[in-house]
Amino acid sequence: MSKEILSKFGKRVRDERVRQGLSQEELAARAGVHRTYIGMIERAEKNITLENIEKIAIALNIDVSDLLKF
Amino acid sequence: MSKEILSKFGKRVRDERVRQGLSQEELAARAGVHRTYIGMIERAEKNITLENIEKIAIALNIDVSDLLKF
DNA sequence: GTGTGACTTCTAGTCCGTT
DNA sequence: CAACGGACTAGAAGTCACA
Repeated sequence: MSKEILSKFGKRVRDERVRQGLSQEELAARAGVHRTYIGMIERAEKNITLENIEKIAIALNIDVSDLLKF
Repeated sequence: MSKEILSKFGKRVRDERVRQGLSQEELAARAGVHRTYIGMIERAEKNITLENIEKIAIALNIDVSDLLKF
């Protein structure tokens, strides 16, 4: 199984987060997920669920659809 | 937590599947998942993960990003 | 051809730390 | 501030029999 999409998503999240000057902790707090989880997503270590994709998208102020454009 | 996004996603999948004249079984076979699983997704009973979103998107011949536009 | 309930297995996701 | 680890719990993945 190719985890290509998880890597792309992780990079996208990291890029956006950094661009907005947020720490992983801050983004986690905004999204309502655990601190370490954001790191795992950015490193493509977890297969994120749709609800959490939405949480992160909202926390980053981006459309879910846009967050999945790579 | 609102599962709104799961419902929207489910409807989107069903609409596309029907539009292409596919049965749940056919789509499941194409996507490489179980028959009943497609039904559960369409009924928003599962919080689908990104890898499976991609599988279904590919099976429907649609960009992941487009599949999440509602 | 699809919906449901009842499963079992596996991993998403949390929480505690340390480097 | 981020990576990483271990241990843990919630819930997704995946299958089946039957309506």
